[in-house]
Amino acid sequence: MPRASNTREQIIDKAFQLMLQRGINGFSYRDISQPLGIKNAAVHYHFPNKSDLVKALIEENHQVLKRGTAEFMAYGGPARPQLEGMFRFVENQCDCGRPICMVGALAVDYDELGDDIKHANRDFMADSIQWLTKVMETGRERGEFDFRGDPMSKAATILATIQGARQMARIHGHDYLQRVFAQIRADLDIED
Amino acid sequence: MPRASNTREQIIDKAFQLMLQRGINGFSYRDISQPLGIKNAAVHYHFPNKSDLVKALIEENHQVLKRGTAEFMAYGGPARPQLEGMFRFVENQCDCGRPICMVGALAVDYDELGDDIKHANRDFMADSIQWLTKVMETGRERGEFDFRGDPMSKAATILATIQGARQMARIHGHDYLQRVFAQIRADLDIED
DNA sequence: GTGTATACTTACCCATAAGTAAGTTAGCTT
DNA sequence: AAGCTAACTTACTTATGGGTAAGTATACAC
Repeated sequence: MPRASNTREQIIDKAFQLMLQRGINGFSYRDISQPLGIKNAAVHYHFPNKSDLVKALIEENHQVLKRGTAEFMAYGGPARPQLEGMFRFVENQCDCGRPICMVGALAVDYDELGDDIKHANRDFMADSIQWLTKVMETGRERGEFDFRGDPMSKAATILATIQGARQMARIHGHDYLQRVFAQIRADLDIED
Repeated sequence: MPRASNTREQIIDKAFQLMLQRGINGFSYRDISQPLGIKNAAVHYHFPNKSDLVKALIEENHQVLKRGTAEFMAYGGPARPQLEGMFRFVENQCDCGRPICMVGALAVDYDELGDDIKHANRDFMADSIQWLTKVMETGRERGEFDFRGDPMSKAATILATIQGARQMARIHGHDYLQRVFAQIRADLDIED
């Protein structure tokens, strides 16, 4: 076997997609190994147990998010393009066969998760809120957004909205997402 | 065995709770039978397969919702108490050990569901949107609410928000829900 | 008091899932 | 060329989960 194989990455890629399609309990080692043309034990070689895999997936999620959001998450610029960047990112994720986000994928089975996974997940969420709070503050200061309430509550609410909309869109069709984005804009007093 | 046993109801009660705690894939027949002190096969007797059970649970969900929302879902009255009624209902559900709603419980495994389940779920969602749209219309007409955009988009967005907030609250703590409710009120220009 | 339906239990089967131990092969090192 | 190691495969084990077939107990009808 060649020294530098990309099997590990392939496993993560596949598992990542499965995770965001079906949740943590919705896929098996076989669902990963078979399409890759490898054996179950190969997956176990790289990730001894499922908890290791999920930890790697949360890490992967962080990476994907960083890559996909680098430009619009840069602090300092105007707020509007940052918000729109997030909208595009979410839409793109859905189009790439990832209808639910990591938080959602874990939420259903939250009670059974290990503490390290819980922490990683919680941290990720806290990061998101912090970033969006900043965007809300900037938007208000610059006069780009007009909204009521404090920026953090507004940020937390918008994140919840997007979170929920992703799930609803799965049931009610893709344009549910568009409709919700439009309403979020309206609530911020931005014309479409 | 006595003619009129309530085993069937007990099964539904237990399964309902498990479903809204862990999602459709997150519990087994054993999780139902054992705490009730009956055998797996007894569950199969009442619900031959899991699909039958889930269908019954969706029905149950409809009933619970109808019972729990009867007064505030009555059309015709002022909008504000109807909205608040929904908030209380959601909070109450969470407090009763049902951290996720039916839509969320099914969303993760949505692709694997049978068509009848999908339809039941979609119908339920459509009903909710329709009701909340009416509330939004009423609220605007009566001058109770002040919001931008059309009532249906606003309704769809609020439902998504609540949906997402329930999940987030599980990770970030119960007061996340309160915070989001407060923001929804603010977005409708109602004082807390 | 003999059927018959209801509401189960006992005792299975089969598929799948996570996980493991031991063997195998390719390439790198020395 | 010999040996080591990374990256697997083969061949299991154990547990669980959905599901079924056949038997059993109870109540009611007649």
